[in-house]
Amino acid sequence: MTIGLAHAELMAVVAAVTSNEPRVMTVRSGEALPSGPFELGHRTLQSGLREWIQEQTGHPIGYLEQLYTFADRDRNNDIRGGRTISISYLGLVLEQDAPGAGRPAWHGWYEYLPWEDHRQGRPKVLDAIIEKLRVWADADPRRRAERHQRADFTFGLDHGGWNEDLTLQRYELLYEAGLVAEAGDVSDNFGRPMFADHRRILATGIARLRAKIKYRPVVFELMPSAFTLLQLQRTVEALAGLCLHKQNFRRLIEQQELVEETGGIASETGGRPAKLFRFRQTVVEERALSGTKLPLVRN
Amino acid sequence: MTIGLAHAELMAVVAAVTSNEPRVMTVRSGEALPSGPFELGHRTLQSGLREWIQEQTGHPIGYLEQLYTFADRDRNNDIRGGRTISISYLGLVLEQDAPGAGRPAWHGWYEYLPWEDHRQGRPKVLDAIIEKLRVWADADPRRRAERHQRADFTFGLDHGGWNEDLTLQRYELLYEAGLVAEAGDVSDNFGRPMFADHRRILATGIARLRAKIKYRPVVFELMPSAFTLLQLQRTVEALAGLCLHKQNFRRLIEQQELVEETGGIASETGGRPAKLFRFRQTVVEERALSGTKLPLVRN
DNA sequence: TTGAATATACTCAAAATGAGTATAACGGAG
DNA sequence: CTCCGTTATACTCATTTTGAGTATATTCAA
Repeated sequence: MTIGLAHAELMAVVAAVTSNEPRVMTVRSGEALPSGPFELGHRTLQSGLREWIQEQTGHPIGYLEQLYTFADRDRNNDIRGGRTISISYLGLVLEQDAPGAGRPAWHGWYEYLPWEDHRQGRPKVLDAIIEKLRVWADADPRRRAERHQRADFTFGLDHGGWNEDLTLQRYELLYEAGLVAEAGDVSDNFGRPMFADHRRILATGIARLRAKIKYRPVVFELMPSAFTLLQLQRTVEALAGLCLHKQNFRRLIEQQELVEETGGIASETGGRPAKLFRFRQTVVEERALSGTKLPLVRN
Repeated sequence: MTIGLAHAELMAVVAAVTSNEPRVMTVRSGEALPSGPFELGHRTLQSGLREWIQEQTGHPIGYLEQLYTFADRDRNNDIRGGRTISISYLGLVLEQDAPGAGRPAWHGWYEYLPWEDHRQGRPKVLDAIIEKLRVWADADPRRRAERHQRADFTFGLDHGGWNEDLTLQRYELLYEAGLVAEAGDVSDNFGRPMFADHRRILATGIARLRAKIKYRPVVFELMPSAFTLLQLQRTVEALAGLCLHKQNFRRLIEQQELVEETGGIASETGGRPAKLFRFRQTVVEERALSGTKLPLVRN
């Protein structure tokens, strides 16, 4: 019984947006996220993961950021001697034709979390979910009020309305309420399940990405080199699971000077041709962080 | 040579603000952050760390959030068989009198990163730093422009001015430029060094906290149960290393309904007595995330 | 009684946001 | 060719949110 020894595993939520649909890279026919052991040969966690994904899927990863590290005991019932530590990452790529064997399978992420897509209005599945959550809340007289409040908040039933950033909180609530298959022996469940806690990690990645697009120009990692403003908007909408106000969206993008015209024009828009834009690389460094929300005093 | 086996280590940046000075909990007379192995007996990473800190310092930790996981090979020149994975956390506490042995030593965090405190205006040490950075930038003719631009940006010499959130980027730049003792054999160095990469982790924690206070009500974890608005402001200022506009600060706090009056009054203010406030616990759940920055469309 | 020091209330212009209206430019149906 | 559906793009306008002050109120202590 060695103290402090553990198995280290790397795992990735690799996202792309193709035809306005957000997708995640999976293995085992959509049942698991790509993962693999952290090996001695790896220089860093990041480079280890890069190699791994590259080898497993043939896809080069552009953007890669650490998500979270898990090691709950009840999570991994480890048959081997030590514990397993899972270090998860969020990667952003342009989905391409898989070279060679074409191993990576891309699945729309709303297949796993169907209640998260509000682009066509409130999804119908929410009615059933709310229904079950009510039953669950009422089942414990002691915690009834608290449970109702939590359900109302995370699923946007109170004043605040739907908050797209609460993806993880929603999944965790469903898990606790026994409404997802991963929670064990449940009769009712929503969305396609995944292996172990992979769906939870997917939810973590989505939540992180939804929050991040608001203050960092990461969407561009998912865009081709030239794009129209509507394409950009559709991509953001796909990620956020919401519809945006077109005129205000372009105002926002333009005033922040995130893009510049390429000079080209896209004519296959179905209407008036649109100007093509490219991301202004310079802002990555300069606008690294959004403006402060603190009431500063100038000296 | 077992594949995927590693030593797991837990490490914490535990912060408190006492007499308007942000402090960090240290061991080894201020040279290291508290840390310890992740043991088989621990249920989760968090609970493992909680036990560990509690035992090592006698301090109970309220708020604890994961920071980052490191495992660079060149970072830990590991003498033992495997690699070491360091999982770091950020903790927030009210500094109290240490019970018993009083092991924890608190050190002001600007002792380690003196260029980060702009509350008394621009710190003088910055002049010397900029000077050395210029020399470093010029030393490589090929990367000169890029280095200058990076230095100007992270240290606020260009249009954008000082950005308090770039704490980690600044430390990393100084490290690369060989201006901190941890970078090896350097002649010039700034701030008090720490063991291994602990100062880098401290910078990571500060950066995270500075960013977080802007969109999540975490400051209250550092406040006593009742406080005046100025005390709250001074705490935020201590963390951000900046001075804030008093009237606008209270407007911000009040309009967000983060606090409510206790009814009490603090008379030892040195001037007109101030009303005491308490944090409104309800907002933790309800205002879990800030308002969206996306131009939504209502359906 | 007068300051020094802080608390708290208000003002006011500038900027950012939410929600539209108006007009332009394409392709295809008739 | 003309009208229509569809998308692009330019502007408008009221409301909110900021940034930066001014004005007043209370306290203690010299």
